[in-house]
Amino acid sequence: MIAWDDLKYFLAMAENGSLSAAARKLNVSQPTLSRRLTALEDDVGVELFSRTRTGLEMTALGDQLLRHARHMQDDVHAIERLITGQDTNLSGSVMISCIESVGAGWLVRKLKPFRAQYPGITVDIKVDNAASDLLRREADIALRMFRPVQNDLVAKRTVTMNYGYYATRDYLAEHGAPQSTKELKDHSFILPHDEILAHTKTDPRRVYALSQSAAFRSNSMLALASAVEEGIGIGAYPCMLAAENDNLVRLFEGLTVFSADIWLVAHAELRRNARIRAMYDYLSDMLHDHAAAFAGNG
Amino acid sequence: MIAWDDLKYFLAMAENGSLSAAARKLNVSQPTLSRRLTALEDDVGVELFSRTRTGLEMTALGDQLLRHARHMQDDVHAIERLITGQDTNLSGSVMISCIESVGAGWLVRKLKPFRAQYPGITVDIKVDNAASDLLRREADIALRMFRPVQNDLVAKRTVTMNYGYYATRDYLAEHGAPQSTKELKDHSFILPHDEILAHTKTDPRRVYALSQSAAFRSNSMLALASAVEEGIGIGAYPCMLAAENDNLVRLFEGLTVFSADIWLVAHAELRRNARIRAMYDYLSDMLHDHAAAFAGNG
DNA sequence: TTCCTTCAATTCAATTTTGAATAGGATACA
DNA sequence: TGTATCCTATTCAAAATTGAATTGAAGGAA
Repeated sequence: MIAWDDLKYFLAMAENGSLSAAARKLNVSQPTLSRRLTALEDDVGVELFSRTRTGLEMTALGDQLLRHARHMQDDVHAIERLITGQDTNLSGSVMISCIESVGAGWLVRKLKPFRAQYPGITVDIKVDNAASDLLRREADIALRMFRPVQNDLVAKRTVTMNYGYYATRDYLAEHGAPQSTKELKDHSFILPHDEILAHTKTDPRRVYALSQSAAFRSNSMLALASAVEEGIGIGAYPCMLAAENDNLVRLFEGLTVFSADIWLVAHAELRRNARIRAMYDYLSDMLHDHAAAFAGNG
Repeated sequence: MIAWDDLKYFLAMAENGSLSAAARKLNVSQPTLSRRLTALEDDVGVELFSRTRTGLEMTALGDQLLRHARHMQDDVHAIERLITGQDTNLSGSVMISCIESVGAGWLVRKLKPFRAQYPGITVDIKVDNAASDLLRREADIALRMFRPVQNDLVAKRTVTMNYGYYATRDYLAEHGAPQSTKELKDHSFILPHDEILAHTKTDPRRVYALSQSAAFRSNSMLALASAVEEGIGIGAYPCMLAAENDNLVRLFEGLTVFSADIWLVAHAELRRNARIRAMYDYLSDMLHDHAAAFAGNG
């Protein structure tokens, strides 16, 4: 009879490529995994991985097992969501997955009232450009620039985040302020990566045109902010971030370069979880209150 | 982090109604299950069963978990089938699930050549009127009186099993032989249970009419055979069994009371398993060779 | 009632499983 | 070529898990 735990371990080995890596992930020792793998292989009577000096290499049968092991893990995740959904306790933690522009700083500052209201709740902000999988419980709540497609998620469109053209006062003093967008080609242009632009409501041809004129790019809003602040050039930058930086001046009388809707997303099953519910409602209200800042006309 | 083994245990508890019963099924001790349940409940933070003096009673959350645990078990069964399918070894065991009329005696005798050809294979005959679930690997091969509806199964219609009217020579000498079926009402009539008749190709109205006139019934073909042999009356009985009993005389010149097709069923995935394949092929050939006996005109 | 069986929980000794340390080999890089 | 880093397998003592035996309590049958 197969030990289900061994299948859990097997899955981790398959997904991490080596006993050592899987052991680190699972918080068990590498010898344990080595032995559990041997035990599982004894049970099924076939080798599942060939051990190499660089890690593990899956066999054909292992590959077939993997499909079922993943399937089992989905059920375990569903169970975990079920349990979290039951939790009506206002202490514990809530993990928020969000893009760096929001998560790295801005959101932290805006969460101060929440912290005061719910001192028992640990807030865990996971800044990720690759969206965490809420179904796998990689996060409880997500702020996304796109509508999630998965079922079992509740999603609400909140604010519209506009990007404007910004430069520092020093830069404009030195290089002169462009009077129209036509003059932009005479300046260094600072732009987020295409992967970020792709989630904005921008004509792809416009994205291409903008990309062509970029002098500095990053997927990190912090890096872009630094670039603008260091006077490297004129940047396309989220208005709500620029609003909190006195050094930045908006150009062209509030012209919007591009914009993206911010979606607030959570598990349907987690609605009944008090912590997550509290955070969800707080974020919803808070974002609504800052709609003007996001739009860039605050 | 949830231990997957605990979910396996949880499932067994749910399906067996008590720690003790589940422990017997799983070949572990009852204290172990008691502790594993406590550990799982600690993990999820909620009570899954209320312990009563008569066993376990599921809580609402336990009921929801159960769905996922069953789902996981399906995957484990799929894995087990995968592994068994890989097995090209001509030693080991094959379990055949079949109705009592075939399994209790007749099939055993017909398997002698198979035993001689494959001495390494243990044959395991599981006589069950409630059909074993092949997908759950309760058996490897099944002989059924109906076409299986599940996917992932291969099914082949083999022989047609006819039932005739039979009585012992002694009975006929004492009570006289009826000359037509109209005279049957003057005799005690021996009949299988409706659950067996329901799988035959008989007009339901005819089943009802037959049932009305029954004097002795059983779901056990052995019991029916005894009833006929003891001279209790005239019985509706499978021809291929009667053919091997010299005491029984067929009435009405081979009139068929009712008939049923015999289906040979196995897992699609088990086709590549040498043992199961060998047994499947043997049964198919053997049944074909005995078609006349099943039809009652051998 | 009394007896019998069944249940879950507890105790404690025996077993099993675990991880830290280590060995030994392969690879990448300087 | 040497060094550092990665891997898996092995050893052995410590820790965790297990089962046999037992307790106590409840239901069913006589």
